[in-house]
Amino acid sequence: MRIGELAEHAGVSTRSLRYYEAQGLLRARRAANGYRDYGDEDLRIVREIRSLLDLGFGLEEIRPFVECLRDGHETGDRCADSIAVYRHKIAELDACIAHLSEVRQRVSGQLQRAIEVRTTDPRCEFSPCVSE
Amino acid sequence: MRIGELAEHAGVSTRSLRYYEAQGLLRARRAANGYRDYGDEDLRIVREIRSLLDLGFGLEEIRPFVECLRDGHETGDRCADSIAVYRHKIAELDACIAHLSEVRQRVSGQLQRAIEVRTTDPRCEFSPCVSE
DNA sequence: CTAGACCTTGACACCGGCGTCAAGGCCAGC
DNA sequence: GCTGGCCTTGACGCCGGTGTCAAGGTCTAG
Repeated sequence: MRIGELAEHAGVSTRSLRYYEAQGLLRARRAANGYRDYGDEDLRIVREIRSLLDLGFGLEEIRPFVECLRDGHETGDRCADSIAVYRHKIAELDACIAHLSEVRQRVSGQLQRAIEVRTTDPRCEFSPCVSE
Repeated sequence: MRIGELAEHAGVSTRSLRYYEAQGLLRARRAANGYRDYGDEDLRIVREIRSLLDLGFGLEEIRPFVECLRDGHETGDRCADSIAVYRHKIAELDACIAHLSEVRQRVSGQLQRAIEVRTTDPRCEFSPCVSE
């Protein structure tokens, strides 16, 4: 399978595939003419990469999953390192969500206060202050 | 007030101040020798910029707040444009939080499934599968 | 006069996953 | 042999706020 075919099967650009290779996540045999040559396992690897990227993982975090697949496991998350990445990501997500929630509270409070001030501001008595 | 003093009072780097100016958020009179010269109003503007940046606003979003302050209002959020930015940001935060929550659910599900598979995988009968 | 603390503009680096263009090699069909 | 579609490597751009370095001007205290 050449790079264009793999790209089409996996639904990614050839640029991305070369990038994954540059990052050490993908390896390719070379045909006699220098073209990259991929097998079915590589398609599974790329699919694993894509689904994790879509979930918000970075390529560095995805590395253990790829190694796990390459070790012959049926899925990339069957190895301890991958599990650890899952746990780490969940903690990260929790922290991020908590942070955003607090920010949301703060902004919401600012908004309330700003609206109240505007409705009582004498300079607003002849202009529409609330509706917008 | 020169740029170093303003930076110290506001707790930011001079680099940042020059950047805010390049983005059109800060304006400076120039002394005879070419040095930037700031007033107290500029300090308030920089403080506004910082607190909004810390909340996760981008400089473009902060622009209305600065203009509001420059229009002579007591706070940067007393103008309709600023209020609109608040609302927009809250919606953005809600969307982001919702997205992250869903991702968290998905990752959490993957983790559960992966752990279950590992505990029943025959290859694990001689190795510690769960504890890590 | 000079050291040194301030100021000036300009420009590169970072991060991460690509898009995109350039210049060139390989190969199948006409 | 030529066209066109695939492939190769290399390199720049993006985004956003800032660190950092360079090369030079300004001013003050000793």
